[in-house]
Amino acid sequence: MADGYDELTGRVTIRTVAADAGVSVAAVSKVMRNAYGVSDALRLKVEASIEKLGYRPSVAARGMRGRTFTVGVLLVGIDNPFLPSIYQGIESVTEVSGYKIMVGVGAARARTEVTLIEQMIDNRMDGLILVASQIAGETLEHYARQIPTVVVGHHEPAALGYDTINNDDRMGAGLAVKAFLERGYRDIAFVFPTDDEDHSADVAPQREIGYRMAMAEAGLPARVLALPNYSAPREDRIRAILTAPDRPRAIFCWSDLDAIPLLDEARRLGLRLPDDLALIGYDNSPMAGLSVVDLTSVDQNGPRLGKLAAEALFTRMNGRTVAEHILIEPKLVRRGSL
Amino acid sequence: MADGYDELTGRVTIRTVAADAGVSVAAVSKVMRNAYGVSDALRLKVEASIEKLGYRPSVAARGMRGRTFTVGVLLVGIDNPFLPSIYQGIESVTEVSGYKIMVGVGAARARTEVTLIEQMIDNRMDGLILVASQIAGETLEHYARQIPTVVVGHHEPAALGYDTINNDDRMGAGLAVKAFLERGYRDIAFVFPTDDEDHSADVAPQREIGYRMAMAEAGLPARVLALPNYSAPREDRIRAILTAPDRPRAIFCWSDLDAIPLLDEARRLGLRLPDDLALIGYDNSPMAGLSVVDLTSVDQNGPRLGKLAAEALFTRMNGRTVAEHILIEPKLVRRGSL
DNA sequence: TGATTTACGTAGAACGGTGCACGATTCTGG
DNA sequence: CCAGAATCGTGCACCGTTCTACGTAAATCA
Repeated sequence: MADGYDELTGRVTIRTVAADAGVSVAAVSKVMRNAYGVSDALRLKVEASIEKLGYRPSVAARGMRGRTFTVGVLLVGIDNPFLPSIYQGIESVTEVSGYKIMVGVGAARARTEVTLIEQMIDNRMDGLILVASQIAGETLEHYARQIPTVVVGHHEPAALGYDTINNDDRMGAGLAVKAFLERGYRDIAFVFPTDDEDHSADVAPQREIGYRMAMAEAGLPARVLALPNYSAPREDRIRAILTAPDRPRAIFCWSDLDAIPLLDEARRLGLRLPDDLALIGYDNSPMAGLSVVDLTSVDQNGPRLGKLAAEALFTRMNGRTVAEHILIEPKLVRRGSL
Repeated sequence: MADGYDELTGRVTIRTVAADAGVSVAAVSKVMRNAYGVSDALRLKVEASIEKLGYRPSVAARGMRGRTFTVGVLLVGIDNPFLPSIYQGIESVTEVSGYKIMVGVGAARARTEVTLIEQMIDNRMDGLILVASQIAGETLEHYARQIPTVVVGHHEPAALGYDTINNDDRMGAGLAVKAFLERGYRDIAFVFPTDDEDHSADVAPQREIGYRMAMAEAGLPARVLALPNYSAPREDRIRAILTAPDRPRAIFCWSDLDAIPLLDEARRLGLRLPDDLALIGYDNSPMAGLSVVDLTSVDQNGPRLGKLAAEALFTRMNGRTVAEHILIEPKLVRRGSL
C-alpha cells in the first residue's frame, strides 16, 4: 500500500493523490490549502489527480493539526420557527467561503448545550455560533477561550471573549408599546415565560425591561403576566389570562411562540381581535403571516442577524480578539391583531 | 510536555491522564472504551484522574483509528415542521446509548445533500440517518457502502445496502380518501407538489398512488392538481385552484406544508370548511392543531419513525448487513376541516 | 510442582493529514 | 558574472487516539 490507496475501504488518501500525481504528500497538502509556494504546473498536476481520484481530505485527520474548515452552529431546539431565518443568514456567508456547517441541537437546557459545545470543540471545529443559548455568560467565557465564538440572541454586552449579535429587544418592546398607545390602548400587559432556570441575559427579560421603560415613559403601570413554558398548566394559564374579569385590553407577548396559542385560545373564546383584545408578538414567525392567524409581530430580521454573526466569526477566526457587540434595529410588522 | 499537557491550549489529552494516573496511554484508552483486560483497581485510578482533570477524548483523533461515537442526521431543511418529531425519536435512542448526534441541514437539493453526506463520512461518523433525502437510490447505495445508513421518508423497498423506515404513505392516502367518501364526498382532488428534480421514491408520489388506488376502488375519477413548490406563481396557483368554476369539493393535500396555505387562502376567500371545501393534509404538524387552523391531517407518528430508524442504525453498526425495510401504519387525526 | 492457561498492562505502529525547516532551483541587480 | 534573494518542492516530526502484538504475573490444571 505504498501508494496510500486502501483497497479494502476504497478510501483515497492524500498519499494516493501524491503517488498518482508523482509529487510529494506535502505538495498535495499545499495545493489543498492553497498555501504559498506552489507553481501553476504543480497545482494543475495535483488538481487533475484529485479530480480523477475523487479525493476528499479527511476532516478528522485535518483536525489533528490544522483547521477543519467547519463551523459549528448550536441551535436551542429544532422546533423554534425563529431559527430557520437565522440559519439561512449564517449559511449565506459560509457557503461562499468554502466552510461547512455542522449543527448541534440543544433542548433549551444548559446542560445539553454545554455537552454540544464540548462535542464541537472535540470535533475540532474552527468556530462556533451559538443561537439563543441558555448558557451563563461566565461559562461561555470559559469555552470561548478554547474556540472562536459568536453568540446570537443572548445579551452579554460586557463579554470580553466572544461577540454578541442581537436585535435591540428593548427597542422592539418599545415599538410594540408605542403601537398600542397610538391606537389608544392604556391597559397593556406583558406576557412573560417562566422557566426553571434563571437567565437574565436571555431575550425575554430584555423585552420586559423595554416594555417597562416604555410604559413608565407613558406614565402607565406595568403589568406582567407569567406563562409557564412547557408544562401542563400552560393552557389553563392561557385561559385564565383571557377569561379573568380584569383581562387586559392589550397584550404584548414576548414571543410568537406564546402569542399564537394565546391568539388561538382568544379566537376560540369568541374574542374579536383587535376589538376585544389587541395582541402583538415577537419574531414575526411564518405562522404569524397566515391570514387565519394575522398576528402583528416585531421582526428581528433573522437573516441579517445570521449574516452578521457569521461575518463576525470569520474575522474572529482570522485573528481579531477584541469583542464586538452588535445591536440591530427591529421593526414592527403590522397585521390584523392590532 | 512529556506529560501530554499542553500549557498553551490547556488541553488535557490522554497522555495527561496517563501521567496523572501513573499508567500507560493504552490503559487509559482501554478504560475509555471499556475494553477487555482492565482490573478494577486500574479502572478506578484512571477514572479518578479523568474526573479530576476533566478529560474528554478528541473526536477527531478517535476518528482516525476507531469509532467516533457520533451519528450524523441529515435533515431536508430546517423549516419543515414535520422534522422535529422524527428528530426527537432519534434522540431518544441515541441519548441512552452514549452516542452523539451531528446534524446536517440540506436545502432540499440533492447536490447539497450529497456534500453533507460526504462531509459526515469525512468526519468519520459511525452511522448516518437521512431524513426525507432527495438523493437517488443508486447514489445512496454508493454512500451506504462507506457508512452504515438508514433512510427515513424515502421509499426504496428494494435497496440492499441500507435500511428504510417509512409510514405507509399509500395507506395514509387511502385513509384520507375513505374519510371523504364516508362523508359523502365524491369530487375529491389530490394536490401534488411540482418540482424541478424527479423523485419517484419520495413520499408524495406514493401518496398519489394511494390516492389513485382508493379512488379507482370507489369507481371515481382521479383528479390531480399540481402546485409549484417554492416559486412565485404558487399563491396564484392556489387562488386559481380555489376560484375555478369546477373547484373540487374535497381536497387531499400531500402535505400540511401546502394544505395550510390552501386552507388559509380558502378562508380568506370566504369559503367555509368543511361545507364549501373539505380538506385533509398530511403530517399532522403542530400548526394543524391550532383551532384557527383546525386541519384534519394524516399522522405518520414521527417519534416512532425516528426511534425505529435509530434502532435499525445501531443494529446495522453492530454488524447486520441484510437490509431492513419497515413500514408503519399512519392514522387520521380528525379536525374541523372535514 | 511444573506446565498451561488466563488476566492484565504496555510498547509502538498505525491513522491521514499539516507545516516547519531545509535544499535546490531560478531570478535579480550591481 | 556572481552573490543574494525569491521561489518551489520535499522530508519528517508531529497531532491524539486505537489496537495488535507481546511480556509478565497470577491462577488453574494435571
